[in-house]
Amino acid sequence: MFQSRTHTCNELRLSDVGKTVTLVGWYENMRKVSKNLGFLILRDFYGTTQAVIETEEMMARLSGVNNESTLSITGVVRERSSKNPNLPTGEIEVVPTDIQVLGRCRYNELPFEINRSKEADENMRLKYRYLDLRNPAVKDRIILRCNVVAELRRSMTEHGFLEITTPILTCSSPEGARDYLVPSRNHPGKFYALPQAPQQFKQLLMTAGFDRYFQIAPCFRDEDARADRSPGEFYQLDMEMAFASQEDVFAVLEDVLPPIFAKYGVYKTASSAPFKRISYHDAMEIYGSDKPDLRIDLVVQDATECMADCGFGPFEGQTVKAVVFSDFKATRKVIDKMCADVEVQTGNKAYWFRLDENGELVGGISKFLADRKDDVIAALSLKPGDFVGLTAGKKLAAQKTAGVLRKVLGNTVEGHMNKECYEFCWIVDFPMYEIGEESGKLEFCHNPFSMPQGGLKDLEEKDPLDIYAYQYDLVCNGVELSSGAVRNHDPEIMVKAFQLVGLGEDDVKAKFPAMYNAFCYGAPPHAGIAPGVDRMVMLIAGEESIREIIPFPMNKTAQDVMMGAPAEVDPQQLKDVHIQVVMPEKE
RNA sequence: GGCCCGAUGGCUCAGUUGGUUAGAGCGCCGCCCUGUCACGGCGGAGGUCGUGGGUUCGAGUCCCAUUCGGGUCGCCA
Repeated sequence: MFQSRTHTCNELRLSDVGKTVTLVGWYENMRKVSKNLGFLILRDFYGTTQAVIETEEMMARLSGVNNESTLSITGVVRERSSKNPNLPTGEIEVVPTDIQVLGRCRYNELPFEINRSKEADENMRLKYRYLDLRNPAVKDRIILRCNVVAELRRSMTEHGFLEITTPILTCSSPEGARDYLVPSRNHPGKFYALPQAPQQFKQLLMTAGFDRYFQIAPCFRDEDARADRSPGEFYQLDMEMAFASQEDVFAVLEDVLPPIFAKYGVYKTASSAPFKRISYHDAMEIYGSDKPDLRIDLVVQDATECMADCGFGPFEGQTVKAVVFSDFKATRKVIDKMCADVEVQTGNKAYWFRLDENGELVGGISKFLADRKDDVIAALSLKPGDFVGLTAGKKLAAQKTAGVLRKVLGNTVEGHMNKECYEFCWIVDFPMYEIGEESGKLEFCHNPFSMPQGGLKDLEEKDPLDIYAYQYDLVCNGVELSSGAVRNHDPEIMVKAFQLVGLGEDDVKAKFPAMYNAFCYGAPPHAGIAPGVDRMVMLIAGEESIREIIPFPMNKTAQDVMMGAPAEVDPQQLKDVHIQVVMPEKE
């Protein structure tokens, strides 16, 4: 048996000098300065402590012991003759009287160096995640996540919300993303689905009379990954409030989130309540995005009129959008790089020209504008030294490309972005309906169960394309944290809303039977939202990749290379659940 | 599924117009070093350049195909 530690590796100070202690941890390395003098670094969860090896006997104990083995070191605390002010334990060292190897590391070469694991190949890190996590810089992200989640729980509970868990094995939902299916042993041919979100359950909780619900909820969606989107599974701070309006939901998160972001974030300030509210229409028009980064003080302007018939081919008959950047100081090389970045990110080209210090239009497409110089300057309110980035296409494409250009400009060129803060905003007034690009027919824009603004009356009287939903997004620094909505709790309005897209009461009942039935028994008006926990932690940690803040992430193709998931299973297991595998034909 | 980028010792990368024996840093192994702390010094091992084909007198380098990885678009109510 090994002797329990008396202290952690981040605990001993000058005041402990003279004590006999036992430390346990990982053998990080040894700086060997002679045959019988070496400095051994022992690392545990809490920190590191130096042990000085100065006898032949102790040196012999470590002979053949590889780095990253676990050790127990018993010895006497001594004041260092040369102290290290950069370490909490830098004033002392332990002089061992006994060293035991607790768990031998059998390899003298690791897949990567622990303290440089962040530089290693992604799949290598994931395969050896237990080694990657030994790196304090990696481990600290997970600790940060724990702290944030604990604070969210505490704060939500203080705001009167009850944490209630909802089923993991549930029904496939006909709307939304692809489901993960789970075959049923007792019911041949039938499947459970893992929830894409606890959406229906939380609405049923409201109908059941719970007033304020929340949950750190696992959500499962079989969709492809992105840098900020983990494939397969993720967590939401899911919440719902009965007898509540949009503003009631806003007030809770405006109270809960900023203190946590400011306390744990890489940036120490966060916007305070109330967050800026921007309509979806304005967001697209002014920022070219429904998730604008408000730290950038650039806006998108319309340049369709002043560019009309200028003779530049790509603008012919298109909507043209402009982003004006004052006091522009960047080289041609940087401009070209930015235009290339925009094209990579959007598939659309970006164009540019400048109004130089002498008031001349120069560079880029300026030669096409010679005949209309004054009009352009007036239309875009240009001043000498301004850079103008341009995009063109159908209205939405031009807007979105300009939005990306705005972001690239703000991030690349100094002067129009204050990075060091968290800027929250609400995007509100999403359209209820749109004309589907493929079908050409009226479709729901977002969640069909959002309450339409104006209720039954507007559904009956207004042009459906002019109806907005009580549907909102929470955005922080250009990252969409969440969608939420005031729910449609009135079966009559629900049926009417579905009728407009050509669906009947039967369709509503068939798709969401429990919810529809429940709402027929007296439902409270209710509203909610579900900010993504992973994305919040990512923002707080200042990480670019979502994998950095997940303890055991999957790779881009939704594989766990450490555990080997997904994997084939024993034929008997398939038989038990009445499943036959049909492999796709190879081309 | 489309597009972009990448793959060279254990790790991170360099490798010029196609030209002798493919280099560096870190790590690893050995020796030296009595106060290191990114310890230092000397020496050493370790590479079928992702895979398959092609062009060429000659390919890490050029071409085609393919696999894997990252990013992105589609997708994510």
